[in-house]
Amino acid sequence: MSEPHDRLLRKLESIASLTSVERDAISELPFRNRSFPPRSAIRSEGERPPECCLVLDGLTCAYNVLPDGSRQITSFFVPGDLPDLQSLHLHKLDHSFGTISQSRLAFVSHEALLALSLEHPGVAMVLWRESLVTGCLHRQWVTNLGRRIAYARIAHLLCELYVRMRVVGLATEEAFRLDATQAEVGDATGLSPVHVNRVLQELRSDGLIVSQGRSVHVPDWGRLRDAAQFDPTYLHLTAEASALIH
Amino acid sequence: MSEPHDRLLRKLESIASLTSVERDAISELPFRNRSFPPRSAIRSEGERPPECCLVLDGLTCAYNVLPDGSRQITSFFVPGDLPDLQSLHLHKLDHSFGTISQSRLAFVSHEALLALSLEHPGVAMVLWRESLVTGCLHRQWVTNLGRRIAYARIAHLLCELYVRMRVVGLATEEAFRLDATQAEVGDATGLSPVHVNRVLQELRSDGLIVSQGRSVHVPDWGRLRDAAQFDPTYLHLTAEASALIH
DNA sequence: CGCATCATTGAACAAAATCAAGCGAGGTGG
DNA sequence: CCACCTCGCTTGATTTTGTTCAATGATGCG
Repeated sequence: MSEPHDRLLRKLESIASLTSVERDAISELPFRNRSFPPRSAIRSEGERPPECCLVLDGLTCAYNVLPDGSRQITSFFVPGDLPDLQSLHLHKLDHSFGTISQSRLAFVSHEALLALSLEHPGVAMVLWRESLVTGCLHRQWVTNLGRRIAYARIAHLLCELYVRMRVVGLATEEAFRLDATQAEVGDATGLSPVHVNRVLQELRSDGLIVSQGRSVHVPDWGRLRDAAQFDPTYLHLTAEASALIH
Repeated sequence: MSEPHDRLLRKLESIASLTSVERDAISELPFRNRSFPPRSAIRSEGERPPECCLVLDGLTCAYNVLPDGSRQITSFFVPGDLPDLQSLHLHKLDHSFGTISQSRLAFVSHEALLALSLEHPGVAMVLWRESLVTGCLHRQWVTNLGRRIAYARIAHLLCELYVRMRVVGLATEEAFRLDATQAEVGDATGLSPVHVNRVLQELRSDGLIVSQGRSVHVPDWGRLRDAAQFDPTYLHLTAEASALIH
C-alpha cells in the first residue's frame, strides 16, 4: 500500500472504525504527491481548489491575512491531517494555507472523494467526524486567545502540538520538534514576536520547556499541562492514543 | 408542516438543495420542543447527550468555563442553527451551551438523525456542510480575537450577528435585537465588561451603532463593516441571502 | 566574507484589566 | 404606594499586560 493511503487509513481508523470494504475503497483513491519548500503558499483565500490534500510530512498551517498585513494562523496541521477537507463542500476558500517547514502533501480530486462518500456513507461519516474534530480545535483556540494570558496561551499551544505529534509518532515521551519560528508562534497565539520571545524565556526559566534548536523538550509534562490548563478531551483521541500521554 | 421541520428545511435549503424525497424524509423527523428561560444551561461539558437540537427562537451560545471561573463564549446560535450537531459523532461534549435570552429549541434523537443520514447520503452531506460552515465561523473568531483591537473586534461581532439574524428574517435593513448583556459580549470577545462598555460608547459616539434598549440600529452599514474589516464570505451565504446585505 | 533570517534586549508606549464606586430601571415585598 | 434590592450599565483611577520601536547578537548558508 502506498504512503498516502497508509497515512489516511491510519488517521481515519484513529477516530472511527472502518469495514474492509471501506478500507479497500479508500485504498483506491488516486493521490498525487507534491513537495513544498518551507514558508510556501499551498492555497490562497478566494481560490476554488478542485482537490483536497493530506499532509504526509512537515508542518503546515491555515491562516487569514488582515487588511493591515498582519496574519492570524488559525490551525496547524501535522502528518495525517486533512487541511482542506472543507473545500469539498464549501467551494470558495475563506482562508489561505501554506507550509511552515518543508512538507510533502498528497492530493485527491473532490470528484473522487465525493464519489467515495456517496458510495460508502460510512466513509463520509468518518470524514465528517474528522471535520468536527477540527471544529473542536478551533473552539479551543478561541478560548485560548480570548481568556488566557500569554504565558498559559503559549503553553497551551505547545501542549496541543506535542500531543498531536505524539499521537502520530512524531514526538517522543520527552520531546517534539517545533518548526515554527517565534514570529509564527505569535501569529498563532495573537501575540507580537517580541512578547513570544519573552514568554518562551519565562517558560524555559520555569523549567517547563527546554529548547535545543528546533526541538522542544518537556521535562515535566504534568507541570506544563497545568500551566496551560490543558485538557486533551477536545482532541477526541481514541483510548490508545490517550494512553500515550498518560 | 410543523415549525421545527419548517425551520430545519429552510436552513438546509439555504446552504444546499434537497430532493423532494430528502425533504419528505426530513419532515418525518420526530422533534420534541422545549422552552428555556434566559441564562439557563442546556448542556454541560462532559455530558453525552442522546439528541441534537435546533434553535427555533431566542439567542443561545456555546461556551467553555476555565478553572479560574472565567468564561469564553465560542459561538452564538440564532434560530435555524443546530448548536450540537457535533454530538452526533463526537459523543462526549467538550463544551457547554445554554441560552442568552428566553429560547425555544426542538430536539431530535441521534438515532433518528443517523438513520436519516445513512438512508439519505445527500442529507448527510448537507448536515456535514452545515458543520463546516460552523467551522468557518470559529476560524473567523480566532482571527477576530487574535488580531483585532477591541473596537474592531466588537464591531465584527456585531456585523456577524446582524448578518446572521438578517438572513433568517430577524433583523431589518436598519436594526437587530442583541439580547446579550455587555458582560456576555465580553465573554464572546475576550474582553472585560468594563472595556466592552467603553468601546460600545465609542462605537455609539462614532455613529456606527445607535442602541435603544436591546435593539441595535445600524445607521451606516458600510462604515460599520469597514470598521470591523467584515467580509461576509466566511458565512458561505447563498446568493439570495448575500443580496440582503448589499 | 557578507547577507539573510531568527532570536534577544531595552525603553517607551498603548491597550485593556482590575478595582472600586455610583447610577438607574424594573421587580418585589411590606 | 413606596422602600429596597438586584442587575446591568457607567465612570474614574490605577495597574498589568502586551506592543512598538530600535538596535544588537547569533547562526547558517552561498
